[in-house]
Amino acid sequence: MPRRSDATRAAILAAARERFAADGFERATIRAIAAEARIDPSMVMRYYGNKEGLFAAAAEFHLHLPDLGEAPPAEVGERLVGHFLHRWEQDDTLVALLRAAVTQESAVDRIRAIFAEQVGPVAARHAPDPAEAPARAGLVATQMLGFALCRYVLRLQPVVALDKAEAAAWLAPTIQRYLTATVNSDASAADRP
Amino acid sequence: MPRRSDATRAAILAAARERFAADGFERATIRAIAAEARIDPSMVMRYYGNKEGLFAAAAEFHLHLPDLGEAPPAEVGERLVGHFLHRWEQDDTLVALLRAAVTQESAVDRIRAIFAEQVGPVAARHAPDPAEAPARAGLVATQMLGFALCRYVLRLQPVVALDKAEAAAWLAPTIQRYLTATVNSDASAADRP
DNA sequence: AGATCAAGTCAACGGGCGTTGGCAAACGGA
DNA sequence: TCCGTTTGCCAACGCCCGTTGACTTGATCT
Repeated sequence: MPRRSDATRAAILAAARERFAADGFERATIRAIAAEARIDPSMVMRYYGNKEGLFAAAAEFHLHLPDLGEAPPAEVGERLVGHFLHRWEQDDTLVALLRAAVTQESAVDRIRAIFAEQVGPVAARHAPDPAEAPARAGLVATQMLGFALCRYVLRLQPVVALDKAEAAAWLAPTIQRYLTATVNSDASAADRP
Repeated sequence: MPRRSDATRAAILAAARERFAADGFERATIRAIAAEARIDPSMVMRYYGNKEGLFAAAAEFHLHLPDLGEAPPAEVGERLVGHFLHRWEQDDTLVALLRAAVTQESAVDRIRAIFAEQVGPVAARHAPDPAEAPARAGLVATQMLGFALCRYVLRLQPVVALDKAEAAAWLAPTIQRYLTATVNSDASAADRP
């Protein structure tokens, strides 16, 4: 059942995501978030309890990974990378999460959960041995989060300069290999046609 | 010429690195750093001016990359990854830098400089076209910083569980490809024997 | 021995923060 | 229309932070 204050709640959440993404957890003040949402700081407390609770609500995030079951096995890396890039250019929640994770344990937990619950199954489906899924999802995380870090947080100029297609072309073989390559074989076999 | 206060200065710097690495820039308080160094907070101000100056001093960092000019071209990725892993397990300055970079522009500048000045030349030496060096150094950054982020900051369990040799085996082909692969050829050609 | 200066201690400041509780207005069911 | 509830605003609290300046101690040199 809708409440009269739903618009306010949404405005707070939107402002919170923006400030958390831009400034990180501690620099993003409740006062600044409230100002951006054009409401009083005390409203934030009323609706979300405290700053931690607000962050938890603002950091709700789903990757919405597509079902890759029917994709050609050789294209899984490419599709996954494309989806990642698209997903976090349209929504700065993940950047907020990344910025906050550096000091906020709850943000770390969230990221952990995202990779375990959302990337893990993809890895389980495409890895030669499903038992390796967590390790493979972890490797995927190192590359995808590293790219996001350099592009959206550190804004390293050469990484920002890449367009989406170039970036995907560089990263796809890496992800493909992390997902599917056999450990004791030629590490790059998976990249081959 | 050595000053009588050199021991104190060094103690402050060591404590600062520890606190910055563990807590990030804003959570690491001058008071906590001073307590760890067993001196008065005002000494920090006397010797380093302000918190920003202390951080700048604590974040002095060199990768000490080995000269890879004589290494077999096919092993450059492997050696580089090995050196990276070794380098930042022995010194938490880079973790401090990474944690602080999320909110501190000066930390971002430092990281930018490290990759431009220290990794760039390596890329210039091994890339097919030296003009691509910045882009290639940037790609190397996405993978190496992403790995450090997941392992030392987020502590993603599967990434922490990898030992150095396993990690190097996974990352080396990626770095090798980012440094040497030709853009419009088979992306994984560089990995081949 | 006394003068000089570096090294270290102490108490306090101003400011910004998260958070609280009281009070006014707007709404909605009876 | 009246009354309870929701929504919003305001002022303030207590806390901790970076930073300051005045003061004491101790080493060094003539």
